[in-house]
Amino acid sequence: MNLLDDLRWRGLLHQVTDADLAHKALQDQKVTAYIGFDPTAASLHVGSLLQILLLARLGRAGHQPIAVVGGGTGRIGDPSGKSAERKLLSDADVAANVASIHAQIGFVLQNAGVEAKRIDNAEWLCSQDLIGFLRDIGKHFSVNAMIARDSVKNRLEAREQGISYTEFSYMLLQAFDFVELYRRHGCMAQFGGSDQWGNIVSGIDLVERLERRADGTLPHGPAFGVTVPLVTTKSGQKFGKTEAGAVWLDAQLTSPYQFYQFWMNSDDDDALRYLAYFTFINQTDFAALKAAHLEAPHLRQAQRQLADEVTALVHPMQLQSVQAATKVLFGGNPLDADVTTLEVLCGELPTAPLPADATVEQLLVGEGRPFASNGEARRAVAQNGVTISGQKFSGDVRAPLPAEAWLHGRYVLVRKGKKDWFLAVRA
RNA sequence: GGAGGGUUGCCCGAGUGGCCAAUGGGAGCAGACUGUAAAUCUGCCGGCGUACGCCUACGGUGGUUCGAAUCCACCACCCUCCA
Repeated sequence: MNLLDDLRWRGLLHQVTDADLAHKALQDQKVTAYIGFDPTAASLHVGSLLQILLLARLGRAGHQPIAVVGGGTGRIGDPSGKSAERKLLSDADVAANVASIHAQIGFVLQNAGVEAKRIDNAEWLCSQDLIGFLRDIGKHFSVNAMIARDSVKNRLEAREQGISYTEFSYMLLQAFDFVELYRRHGCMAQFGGSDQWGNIVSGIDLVERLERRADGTLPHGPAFGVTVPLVTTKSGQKFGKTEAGAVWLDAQLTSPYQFYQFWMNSDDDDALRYLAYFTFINQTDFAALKAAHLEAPHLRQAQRQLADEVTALVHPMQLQSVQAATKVLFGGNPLDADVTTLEVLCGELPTAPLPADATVEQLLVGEGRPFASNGEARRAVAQNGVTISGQKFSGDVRAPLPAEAWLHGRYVLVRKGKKDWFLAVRA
């Protein structure tokens, strides 16, 4: 199946600069295409996974993907989709972020069985000379057109938030990236999120202006661009946010267990959409799973497969232990858990040490524990919302913890409400 | 520089001398239903105490008063209009 058609049935096709051209190129030749990533943090979050998977889809379809991490543009700041001027990151921070994001993208792609080129645009941007850039590149940009761009217009119209010359220049840099990639790697396509449309179009224009030869041909053929939609939840919320904040790809920031649970907790409708967005499931299997899911939604087959597949891409080493933990917590009686499983849970759940003679209050309340204050804990107990090692707790929180709460003499498993877990380990 | 309006709990927003830990909505938490879903319904939702209660809070600092989120003065910040 043509990549474009594949994206279409998944709901991943937002806009294409020239659908016929793109379809034909992706059909007839090995297309080199790139996607840019901003090094604004040391880790990407689940939202960026869509872009990483797009690279993987390109690779799997036999094309050559390039992941460009913007070590150069990251020092400037992309105004697209931003309502306010951004604080500049230090060069050292940008460089560190580039390195870790490169590694992160490489790891996920490797798990998807795809080899992508990884490039930092600092390679050519940071050595540009100002006069040359203004003469050769700047001359091709009309300020009249630039200020009409949404990303710039929004900022000009917002009285409180202007836009600095620095960010205003951003689109020139990204357009120039496309030209450099075209020249150096024969890269003829740029993919990206829908907010990148303006930047992508600028890049294609610049390739046309700089690379079109006297005989009217282009060395690597005409360039094109494809954008994917912004992912939202069913209720229109921003995707990838939980009460606890963003869901990161870095295991230090979002534990593999939390990561798995994030997908497990998807709304029924969302789970199906995300399955198409974030996995490589084919159309036939998707249709079958969808039918099964609609037939018996309580089995959560769609959520489970989604969580399994995405976790396999991002945290393949931890997948098994996370599945085991999930099975213990949501499958059967935690009392049956053996020591090995509890040790696994220890690595996946929030934990805190607890002395052997502790009271229930000491178990439940404090930094890193289920409740922030004694009153809160008492309230939850009164509402029948606290389970300690499989037993609903209803006594006095100031009393000492009963001996039978200690699993294997070492662990106390606390459940707050339906799905918030906590594990205390004997100090 | 002048005139006026505002600043309330996580957020929005009522409240103009005692009945105010402060109406209401949202968020959050728990419970019921169910399926680790959504919707709905119920309860909780500053801290400490099992409860009567105590403490801390309505931008800041002082003051008036038996008593202030509410009145007065000064300060800070925000907004609108006029120059």
